[in-house]
Amino acid sequence: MKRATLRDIAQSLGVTVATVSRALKNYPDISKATKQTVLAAAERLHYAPHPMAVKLRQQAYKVVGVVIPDIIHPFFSDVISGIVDVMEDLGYHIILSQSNESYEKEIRVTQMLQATGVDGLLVCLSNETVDVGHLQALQEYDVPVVLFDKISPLLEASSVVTNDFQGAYDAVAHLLDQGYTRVAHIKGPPHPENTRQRFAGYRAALAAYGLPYRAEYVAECTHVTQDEGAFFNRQFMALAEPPEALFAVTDSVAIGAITALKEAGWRVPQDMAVIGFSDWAVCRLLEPSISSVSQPGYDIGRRASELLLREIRQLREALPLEHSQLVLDARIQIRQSSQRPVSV
Amino acid sequence: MKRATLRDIAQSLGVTVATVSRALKNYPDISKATKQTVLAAAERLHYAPHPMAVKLRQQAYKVVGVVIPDIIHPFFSDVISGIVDVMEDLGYHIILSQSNESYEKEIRVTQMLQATGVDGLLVCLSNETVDVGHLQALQEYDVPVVLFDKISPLLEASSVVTNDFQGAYDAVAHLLDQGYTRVAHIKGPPHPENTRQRFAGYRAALAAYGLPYRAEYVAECTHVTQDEGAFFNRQFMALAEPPEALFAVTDSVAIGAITALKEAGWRVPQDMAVIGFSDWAVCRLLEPSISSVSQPGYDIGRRASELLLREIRQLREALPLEHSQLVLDARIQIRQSSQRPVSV
DNA sequence: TTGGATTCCGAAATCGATTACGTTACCGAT
DNA sequence: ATCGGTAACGTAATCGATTTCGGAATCCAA
Repeated sequence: MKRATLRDIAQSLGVTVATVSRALKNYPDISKATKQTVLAAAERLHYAPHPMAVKLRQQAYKVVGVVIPDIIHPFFSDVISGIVDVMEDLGYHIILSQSNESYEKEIRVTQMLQATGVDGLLVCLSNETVDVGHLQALQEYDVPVVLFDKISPLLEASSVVTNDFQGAYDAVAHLLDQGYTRVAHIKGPPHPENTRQRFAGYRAALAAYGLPYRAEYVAECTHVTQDEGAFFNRQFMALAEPPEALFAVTDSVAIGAITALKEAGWRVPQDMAVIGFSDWAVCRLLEPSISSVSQPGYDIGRRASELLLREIRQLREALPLEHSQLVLDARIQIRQSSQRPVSV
Repeated sequence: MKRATLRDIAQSLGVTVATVSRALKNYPDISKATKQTVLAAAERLHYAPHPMAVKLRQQAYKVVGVVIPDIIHPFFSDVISGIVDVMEDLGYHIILSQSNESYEKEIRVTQMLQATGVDGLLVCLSNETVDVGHLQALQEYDVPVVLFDKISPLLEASSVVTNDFQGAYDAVAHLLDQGYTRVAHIKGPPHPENTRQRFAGYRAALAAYGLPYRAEYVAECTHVTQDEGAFFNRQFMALAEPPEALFAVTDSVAIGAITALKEAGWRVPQDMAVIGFSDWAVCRLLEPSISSVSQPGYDIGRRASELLLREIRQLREALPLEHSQLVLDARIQIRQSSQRPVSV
């Protein structure tokens, strides 16, 4: 069965496509009578406007691209869910791509999305990404870009992030408040702004509590995996004066660190307190339950979508583009793994 | 900055758009000289074909729609990842929608996808869905549909599913092999084919081992949540002769069931053995680690995509449509929660 | 010099919908 | 009778790329 077109309706009624089009779109200069017959014919033929023809004519696609490092990540699932919920309500569609944390792939998929024709782009940069020329190219062709989670100061664009600094500060302060003085940190790779912020929050908390920064208590992982968490925590545990508490840059690193502790017969939190970042669902289920810093993934998706839609609208109405930098609060979720036993 | 069009190139060279188009697409009847100048001009102006114009002309959109109940589900993340990997390689894009397990929303999003113009649809039905008229409508307009995971026998279409029957059978057989005789089952809602199959596998295993089916050992949940798992397991635990082992329709139900056991001071697996279904990542991390049946989510996504692409191709070449029903093996992952202690 | 075959490119239709502009017919007013 | 006005619809351009058809120019052979 073929799709019905305006011409099909027009021919079946002996009018022109222009009349049909105007009747369907409620133009004032069409008589009530013909409007009725056109509507009836459209109904009868199951007419639906051909999307590509409309998009070509209007130069508006109602499609936004989403680029994330990795779909199989609970945090990004939350973000995507927020994006979809906002966009679907306004009739926008989502095209999903993943960069697999590769700078090259990120360039490839953004170019593909540009070629495909999107009204805008929501991007979470890969860990490898430093240069943002591929995104500036989009902007030059009037395709707005909104960054979220992993952003870059090099790109003039709206962005939505968690307050990683404050979250990290709160997490470390929570440890220090309980009297711990030797607090270690397993940090992420140096490029993404958010892991830098978490590291900065760690240092700021130490400083605020008058504690020295000790380089031997800081390790830097590259792939941010459980294995790395276990590996680096074993190094901490082997120190002459091992740390009493650990702030891990992500939950997977925290879980790996706890695995290493358990294997060596250390108890959590008695022998080492641990707090992670992201607040995955597993944190509540594990034993001990893992303290973590929750990121508002769903809200990040929603807010980023709203910013993007605003810029798309501004662009269409030839208004000046307004960029916004949103920073959403992170909240520490205190559970067993970071609670110092009361008696000493 | 405006996008460059064929006309821009043509005017800058004093030729017509037809020549430019043919030069760019390597038609044989264009001289080497003009081909060179055209290619150079295209490069210089950063020409990229206008996607909507091409799609309108060719009536092929290189976009497929994906409809799933819930994006925030590790299994679906795996599936999506598989879909994206296959589709991206062939230049296809994914439009993602979620039905939130609502029949109404499923209809809405499929109609939106049809209106948007997709070459095909990959659908996992919602738990509520019984009637499939909205998908048949797509097929009538030559938009192929491939079902995965939650399928319906009412729709004549290709499908890819896990072998839920065999997975369930293996799980229960694994329990029975260890000498358990009182094995309970918390089943899912009655509509989706896969939870029916899991129930059927449970019954078949009982029958194969010469054990009676006891209705008091079977409960049916509606939302398939942890809470329901806990709730129904408490009912089992309160029986005069409580079951020794439990096969839960999903991991979340299994986790809920274990929570109920722990709260009541029962030990797992000593007082009740538990095995789930889906093999979430958490199963390995929990204590005790949870046995489960792994579903090949990534492969399901890949295979479903390949089937859909085949049907799109067959449709374009006016070949007869061939449907395939793929059933991928499920493997039981035996961990602590289902291992009967050796001594009695 | 002429016929035919090639080579290379332009003209124009097409995909389907939208819309600026023009046209017809009919109205009442002068 | 002529004019202005308006309701209602048709004409045709447009969005950008593709493709069929055909035409001009060139070349070779007779």
